Amino acid sequence: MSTKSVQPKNIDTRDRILDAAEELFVEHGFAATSLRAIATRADVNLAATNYHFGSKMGLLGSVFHRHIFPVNEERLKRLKALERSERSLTLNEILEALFLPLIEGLPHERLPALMGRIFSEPESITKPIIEKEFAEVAARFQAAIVKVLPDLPIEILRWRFHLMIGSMIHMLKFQSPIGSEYSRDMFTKGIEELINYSVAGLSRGQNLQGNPDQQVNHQEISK
Amino acid sequence: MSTKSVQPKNIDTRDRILDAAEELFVEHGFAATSLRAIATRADVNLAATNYHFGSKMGLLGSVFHRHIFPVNEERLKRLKALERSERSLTLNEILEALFLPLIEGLPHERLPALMGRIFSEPESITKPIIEKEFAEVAARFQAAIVKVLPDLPIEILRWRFHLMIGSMIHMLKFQSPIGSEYSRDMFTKGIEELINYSVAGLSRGQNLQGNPDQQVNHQEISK
DNA sequence: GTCTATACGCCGATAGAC
DNA sequence: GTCTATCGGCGTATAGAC
Repeated sequence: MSTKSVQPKNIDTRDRILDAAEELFVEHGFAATSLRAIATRADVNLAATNYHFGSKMGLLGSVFHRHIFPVNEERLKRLKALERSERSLTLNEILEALFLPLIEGLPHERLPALMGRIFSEPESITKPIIEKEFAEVAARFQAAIVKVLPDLPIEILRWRFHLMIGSMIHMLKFQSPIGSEYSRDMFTKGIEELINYSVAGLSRGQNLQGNPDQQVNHQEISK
Repeated sequence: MSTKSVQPKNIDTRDRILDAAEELFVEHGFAATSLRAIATRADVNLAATNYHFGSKMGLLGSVFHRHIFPVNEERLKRLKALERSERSLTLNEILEALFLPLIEGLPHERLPALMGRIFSEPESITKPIIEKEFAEVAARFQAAIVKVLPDLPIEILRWRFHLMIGSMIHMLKFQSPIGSEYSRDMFTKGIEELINYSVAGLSRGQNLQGNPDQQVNHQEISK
């Protein structure tokens, strides 16, 4: 109780650095953002960033983790709730569990832009972060999607999942289509449209199970 | 005829810089690639890059333009050929005109990765380049797509076009889905899958005209 | 016209004083 | 926990060699 009390000064410094770094990373990207610019905006000494986070990469990891972790928890929670129902799921509800936590359950307002930017960085930067933060989410959702599209060859499904992630990243990066103004409603509409678009793309040529109001598209799978 | 002869030394230097820059930009991104690393790999003096291209941004523009220009010419050529036919086009043939030039007609083998990387850079870098290289292609193809999806509200179509571009960028960036090895065949398969996926996503809920073998998906447009 | 040497003010990181 | 001083490397610009 005595020596373990919180040090408000430290916590303040840490959070000010995280806030400043987040804004600058989103705007200019990781490599083009200097620790000096971050320190100036956060009104802390240059060396403080290195003391608290070890390196610029460590800072990026902390910036990202603080917002994405609760979203990924919510995603898994929703998927597990669906799977507990023991009926066969629809593609639509799986994708809602994946994408709606980006706008529901109070995610930080800067998370979408931050995700869009970080996923766009070179692989050397994204790889360790994505493996740490998304390994479980990606594996579980991909497995759930395989179950509702049992006739789709796995190599086709891999491509389609990949294409869906690309749509998501691009959508998060801009949060409104080119030529339109950003608004909270516009972004919500975009998430809905991302779900619709992904359902159509993933299920093309497949008979969707367990969803009587979704009709079938009988086109051949490829070629 | 006399003084206008080519200077091989100059041309060699310019091209060596372009080749070296291209490889390093793809691997590490724009901001993380130093002019010193480029000059070293190209075996030229540091200042040569500035002499030939004015700045690092100028170099990026030249690197990109030399490969994307012929591809965009081919795209427009194919679209114009389709439009000259004076029948109503299918979404599928429009998207083939847009995406097949990435694998047909001998585009440079490093173009896909280069496109994927450049489109992923922060907006301050991509904006002038995209406006210069893609303004006409984007406008013409979007107009062609509007024509074959006349009942789709324009704000929905904008979102879907945006989502399609995101899929393309992500696909070009990795050229094989996560967990698969790259091969030329794999990439070709990916372009085909991109076309299929985009046709399904763009036309969701719409009656496709002029394409009797494509069936209709009667789901509501959104929600 | 083509290229080189050099210099300026930034950068990320760190060692050590307080 | 914070700060100053300092390191080698960075993008860019330019003066002048050839």
